Amino acid sequence: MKTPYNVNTQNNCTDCSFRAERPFCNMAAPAVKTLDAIKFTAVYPKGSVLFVEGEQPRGVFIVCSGRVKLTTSSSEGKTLIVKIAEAGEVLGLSGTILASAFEVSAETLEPSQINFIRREDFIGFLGTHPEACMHTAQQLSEKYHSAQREIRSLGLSQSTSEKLARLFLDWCLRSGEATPKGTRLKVLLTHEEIAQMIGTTRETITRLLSDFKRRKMIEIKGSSMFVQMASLEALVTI
Amino acid sequence: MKTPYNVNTQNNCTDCSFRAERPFCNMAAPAVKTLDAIKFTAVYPKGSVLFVEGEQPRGVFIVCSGRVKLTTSSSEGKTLIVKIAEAGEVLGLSGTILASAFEVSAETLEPSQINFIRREDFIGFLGTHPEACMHTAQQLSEKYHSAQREIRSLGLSQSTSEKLARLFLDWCLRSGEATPKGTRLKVLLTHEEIAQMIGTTRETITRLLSDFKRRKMIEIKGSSMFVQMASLEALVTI
DNA sequence: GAGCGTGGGTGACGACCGTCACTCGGCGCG
DNA sequence: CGCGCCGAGTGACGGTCGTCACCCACGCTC
Repeated sequence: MKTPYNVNTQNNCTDCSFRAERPFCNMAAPAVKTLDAIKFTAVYPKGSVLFVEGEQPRGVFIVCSGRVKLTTSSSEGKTLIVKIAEAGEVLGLSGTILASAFEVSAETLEPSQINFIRREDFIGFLGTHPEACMHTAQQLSEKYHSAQREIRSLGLSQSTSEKLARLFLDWCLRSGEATPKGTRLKVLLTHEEIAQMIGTTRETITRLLSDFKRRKMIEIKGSSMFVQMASLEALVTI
Repeated sequence: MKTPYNVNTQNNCTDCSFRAERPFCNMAAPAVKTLDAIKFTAVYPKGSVLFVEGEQPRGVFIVCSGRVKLTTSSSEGKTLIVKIAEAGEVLGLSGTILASAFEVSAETLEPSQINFIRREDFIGFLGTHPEACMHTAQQLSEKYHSAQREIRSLGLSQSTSEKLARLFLDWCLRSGEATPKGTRLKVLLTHEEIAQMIGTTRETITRLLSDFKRRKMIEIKGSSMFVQMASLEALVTI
């Protein structure tokens, strides 16, 4: 079924064709039925802000399709992209559970279907469905893991090129496609955004990319990037 | 009751005098009874290693008393202290839940009582006691929050002095004691360890501390530090 | 086609901080 | 007592990268 912004929407979770592959949503029928009863489905265009750092959580957001950028900003206006959330992830969990302010902001990077569940409904859901509670603990564990990796990368890297190399390697593992010319990645971010992912500046990214190109560690063709993973690994000391 | 290493031990959770103030342990009687049945209590001296980064989790560790240093290291030998865990925290949760390798190492900073629960027992416990599952989700949410703060600090700080200022302010909020001479902190870490907390070197910490002293932002008397929080806040741009 | 906004490329400069090397004081131990 | 170790303080030096400034290419609207 087609809707605004050209997104295939899944109107209810029970019939959702992706459910099996979504760790959080993949629950037994009764739980899914409850989920269906308490969720609000919406489709957002690119650039929509789901919530803002510091705001009191009204509930959780389940990313059904699309990608969502999670950021945190300094008062100086400098922005750090903490994570790009993909389909299947649940956003705003920790704030909702602890009833404490969101620690990041969330903005869609492309047209996305997002299910919203109000805080009271969600807490009740966890209380009545142990399965949902377990899945929530798993989601949180994964978020914690990825936060931990981010801390490692930010705190232990010797140089900016190392951080960039680690970012690319991470992308390769997550969504790379092996080809004879190296691992292929679709890069859908601007230099500015890449810079914000590793806490540096646009200029530095531009320079590092040409450096990597010159050293034949990467090759760029349109929005595709071919990565020689072995050469990048040599830059990483962790 | 006194035991080795001069630590007061709580031999069982049911009678534990601290239970009410420990978010995780504070459960209804039946759950606590189960907890008692599956836990193993031990008292470790300072410097004991509970687990090591990369290891497959055997279970979770509940800190009953003492402090535990959580670290991650690069292959170059550089170490980052991710967090100092205090009494009441549960360690190894995310790894145990996801059955994936520990992402940090844990080492006691002082004699500590630690309860261990084997993975199978813990997972079973979560399944049979919804309350325990909720408390686990809360623990994980808190860990995620603090990881998030760490990411902000590492990624958005303009300078090392800013990171150090933010670390001290964090300590003040957590355990500071207001006095006429400023907020008093007990500093039980070496310069080396402070450096590892913010991803810098010992020399830089030494220099920054004398700088802060010169600028009358802090004063050091033995193991006490008196902090002028307002002046440090001026260094922080976040 | 002109004008404008956005993303990318590049040079010059300088501060910050990591590295190395050395010193010093305190403490425990044989 | 002398020795060695550890934590701390300090100086010199050099590389990295953030900052500022400018230019260019492309795509959009009017």
